[in-house]
Amino acid sequence: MNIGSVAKKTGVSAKTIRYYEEIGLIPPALRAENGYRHYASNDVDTLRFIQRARRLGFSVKDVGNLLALWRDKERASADVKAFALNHIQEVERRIAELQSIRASLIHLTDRCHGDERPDCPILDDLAASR
Amino acid sequence: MNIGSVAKKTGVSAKTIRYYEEIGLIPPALRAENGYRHYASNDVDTLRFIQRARRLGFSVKDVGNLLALWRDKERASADVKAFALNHIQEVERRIAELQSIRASLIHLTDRCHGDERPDCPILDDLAASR
DNA sequence: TCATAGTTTACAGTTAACTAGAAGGTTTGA
DNA sequence: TCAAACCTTCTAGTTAACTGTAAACTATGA
Repeated sequence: MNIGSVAKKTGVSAKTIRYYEEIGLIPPALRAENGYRHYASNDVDTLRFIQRARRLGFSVKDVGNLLALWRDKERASADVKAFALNHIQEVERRIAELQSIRASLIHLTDRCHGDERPDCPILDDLAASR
Repeated sequence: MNIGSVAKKTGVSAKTIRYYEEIGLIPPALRAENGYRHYASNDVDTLRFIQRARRLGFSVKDVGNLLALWRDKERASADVKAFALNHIQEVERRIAELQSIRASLIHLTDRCHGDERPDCPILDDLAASR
């Protein structure tokens, strides 16, 4: 399978597949006689794995660790779970921060008339000396 | 007031103040005879305004728009409110996305024993063909 | 007086994760 | 046969918002 077919099958662009190879996220592909990379179906599996993990918000570095866990048939499921739970916590931290931002903004907007008059507590508060 | 004092008062580093000037977020500072930038208290106000808006997740570009609204004494408060509400929606979109990611991850981790055995649905699902 | 600290400009680097473009070789199908 | 669609490598650019570094000038205080 050439890189283009793999790209189609996995939703990861050829450009990105080469990039993943370059940074060592996936091992160098085997080459055909013409120099083209060629791939087997387990390479497709790997790239799908990567794609899913990326969509779940894991960084490329995280994905590298997940791949290592995936490939290691001996590791305890507890290791994998710990990793995922950690990531959940990270996601929850981000949610909490955004929610606090949201609360502040709602507080501000609630107090603004939102009519043709110019006075507006949103800007007043942003400008407040404390 | 020199740039260093302003940096201390506002929590915006001297480097960043110069950067804001360079990108046109704030107007070029007046210069003393020695070439040093010097600032008045309303410059401090402006930088505090910027700092607060940045902390509320507004992009630097957004902050530019907010500053324009702030400076325009004629604009309707409705304009400001609309802008803020828009940003709230954006924040809510990001929260929703993170929550969906969180739900998927929790679903995965719930089904993993998390013990010394190697089998783990987290990785199985990431690897699943569909 | 001189060390230390503050300021200036200009240019380059950082981070993450790609993406674009150029120049060239290979394959496929009409 | 020849155009198009692939593939290759290499280099550089993108985005956002700064941050670092160097070389040089200025100010402050003991």
